[in-house]
Amino acid sequence: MPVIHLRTDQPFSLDLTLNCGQVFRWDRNPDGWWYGVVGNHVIKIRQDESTLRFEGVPEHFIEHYFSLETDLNSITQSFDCDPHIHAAITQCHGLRLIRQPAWECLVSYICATNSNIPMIRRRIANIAQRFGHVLDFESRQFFSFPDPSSLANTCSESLTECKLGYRTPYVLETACEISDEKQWQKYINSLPYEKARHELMKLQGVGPKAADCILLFAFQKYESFPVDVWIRRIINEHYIQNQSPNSMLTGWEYDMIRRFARQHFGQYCGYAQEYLYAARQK
DNA sequence: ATCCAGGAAAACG
DNA sequence: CGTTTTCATGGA
Repeated sequence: MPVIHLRTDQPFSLDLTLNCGQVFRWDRNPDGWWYGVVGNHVIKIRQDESTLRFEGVPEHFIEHYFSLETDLNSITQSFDCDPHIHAAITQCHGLRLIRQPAWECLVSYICATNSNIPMIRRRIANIAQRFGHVLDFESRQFFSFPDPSSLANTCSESLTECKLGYRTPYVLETACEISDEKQWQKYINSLPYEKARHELMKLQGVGPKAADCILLFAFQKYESFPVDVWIRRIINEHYIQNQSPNSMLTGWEYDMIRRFARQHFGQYCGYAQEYLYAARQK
């Protein structure tokens, strides 16, 4: 079985990275093995201290997907600028942002509005099982995530079986809008952050929060700072005290928070966001 | 039952 | 124009 030995200057935590809520298609067995589908590959992987054992894809695929070549120490150091973020960095040592397939990430965050993480996971699993193709692995069946055209050519009724609720027409319309997945990904990738964000928000069901998550998790726009109810709470509690934490998150307040974060944490504020989010349950 | 969850579109004033 | 209401789903 292929193995990657992590260097001492290469911090990485598989559990934190796959558990922090950025991705919805990985499951951890009680024995420590993670199983996930990325593109058309089933990946099996586990970590024992500085050793990664894996199956399903070549080594360079793992290194790219988990951004193992990224100098994480210098990134966390760049925003380690106050006691609260410092505690989060310490608690979540080894957390990395991964490189998700963009189309699947887009659908995931359209499905994420007003939902909790287990529900998002179930919706994405439903879509893959209903519209993807079978991937056999260790005598189990996994499912790839379907192309835009596979969803565009279906009717609203069969998508309804996936329990997306009011998000069904959003996913359907976005699937119709994006005919060529690769070309779309290339186009968004070529744009600077603000322009790419504006472009994503033209899609049905994609607002500021979804756009920022997609740019952060699929396009490595690290200056993106998604603001959800948790991040808003954390920012209000530790950084900006002048909002009433019970009222609705207005567009004005969203912009206010993300601009503060960009200014306070710097060009990797999106990474800082994920550390704040991951440290929230502890 | 009521409230909430990695919100956004539509209706309203 | 900014602000409030509605939307479908399931867990706590």
